[in-house]
Amino acid sequence: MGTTQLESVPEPKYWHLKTVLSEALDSEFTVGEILPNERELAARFGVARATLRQALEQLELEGRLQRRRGVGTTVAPPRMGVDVGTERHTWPGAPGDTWQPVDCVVAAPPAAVAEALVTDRHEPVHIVRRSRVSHGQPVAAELLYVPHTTVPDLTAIDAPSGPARARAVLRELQRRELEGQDRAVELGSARADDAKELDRLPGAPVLVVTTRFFAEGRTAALSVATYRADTCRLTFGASGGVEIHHGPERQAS
Amino acid sequence: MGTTQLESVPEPKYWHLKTVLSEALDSEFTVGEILPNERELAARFGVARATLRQALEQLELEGRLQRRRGVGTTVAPPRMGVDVGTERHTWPGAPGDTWQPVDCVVAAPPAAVAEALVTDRHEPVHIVRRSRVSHGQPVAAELLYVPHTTVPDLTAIDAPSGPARARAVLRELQRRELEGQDRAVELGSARADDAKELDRLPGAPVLVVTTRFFAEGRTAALSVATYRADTCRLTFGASGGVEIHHGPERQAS
DNA sequence: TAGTGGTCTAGACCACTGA
DNA sequence: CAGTGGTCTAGACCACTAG
Repeated sequence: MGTTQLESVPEPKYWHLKTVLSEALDSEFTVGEILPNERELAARFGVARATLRQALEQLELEGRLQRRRGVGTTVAPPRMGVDVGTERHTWPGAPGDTWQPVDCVVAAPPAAVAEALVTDRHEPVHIVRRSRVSHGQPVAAELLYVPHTTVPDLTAIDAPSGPARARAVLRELQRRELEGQDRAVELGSARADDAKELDRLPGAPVLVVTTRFFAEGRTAALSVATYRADTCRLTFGASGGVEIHHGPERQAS
Repeated sequence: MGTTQLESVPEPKYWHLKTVLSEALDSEFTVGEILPNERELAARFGVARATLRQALEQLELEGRLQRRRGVGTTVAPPRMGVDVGTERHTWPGAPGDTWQPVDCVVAAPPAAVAEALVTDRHEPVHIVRRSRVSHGQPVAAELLYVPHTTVPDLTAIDAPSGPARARAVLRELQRRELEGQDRAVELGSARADDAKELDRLPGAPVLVVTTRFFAEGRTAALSVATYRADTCRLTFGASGGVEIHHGPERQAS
């Protein structure tokens, strides 16, 4: 038989669809432009809406699209580079820090955090909430855990809560000598509170950056920062002092 | 009316489902254990299979579950820490490098790579393929782009392709003086070839680590490494020389 | 060959946005 | 209010794995 073996492994429709859409985005659309709605696109490509959505989800995951309920689907600008450089071995809150203190409470940390801090479970710690804004939009939310062995409970001294209290804890941190730090990056999904702060739906993919700060031979603080995975590219500053030419900056729609 | 406002913002079923399953995983299952199949789980929770799958997808994204077609859904071990330390400013292929050379060809790089290399488009470069194995399973696939301005075309000299040729290019790299490097991490989805090497389906979430190597005032090489996002936690070695106590290692099922 | 997860359909209703 | 994306259903068939 002269049957040429085309598509011996037929790719899924949504995968092919994603490729077609991706090429269309490159050639026929500009950043910020709004796409036809999902029902129309599905009809145009002759697939069910669920199948089309599978393709759109992938493209959103890759930072090519941005979807907002009640509004529509728009072409996303290139991901912005967000510096999480390892060169600056400084405490959170040091001069030049790009984080904004939001709040601070004293509470028992999650089990995983307690383990990393070596602190006994149920032992309350400072929990400082901070947020980070870049190019005019929120990109990350952070929870900073500081055990009382590092910074004693100052509930009675300072403001009961809010940014002022957060700043007070950060100020105390600066007085310790930082001996080193430790970073890890992994994929996660946004908890409800983080999602709200990041202007995303719960479960949205995020890059979780966990930083351990060491002082006095112990883990003196633990930072868990969640970055929007769709809009952010985490950059680790150039090592070696070479000056780098960066690509075009993110531009407004 | 004495109506207490419960669930003023009712959470989606799949979200609640994910929470329930997550807790069940913590308390009633052990690593490697196989879950009931999707149809049964859906029936047990009284939801459609698609809804259940939405919850499972989230849990898989978070590295809690592992699903394999034809086999079933199993409880995943904790993510393994994979070192991508920034301290070692060395060329790829230097002693201690954990990557395995797989292949090497000479071809025109993708547009995005050509831009980063400043090389003219259509200008062929060495493309070295390498893979990385940790704890007995593949965790990452890498494409290393080396322009001919860094390492001249040695097609005529060495083996036509294969690991030997890859090693030859890496050897040549060592002879240059490395001036610095530059890293970025972002979320991506596995291309078909990478997916195959990582034993995942195309489109699986991956962490893309892009490294630029600088020498002679230029970008002398570019590495694009894709790590399995479900099983890997990228770690950046401790800064400051503090010795760290790590958690329990990944264990076989 | 039986059983699993992966893909796909054609609907329905809901939550949210902006005019 | 109309229109958008988000959730959910109850099916169907396919691709793969292992006994």
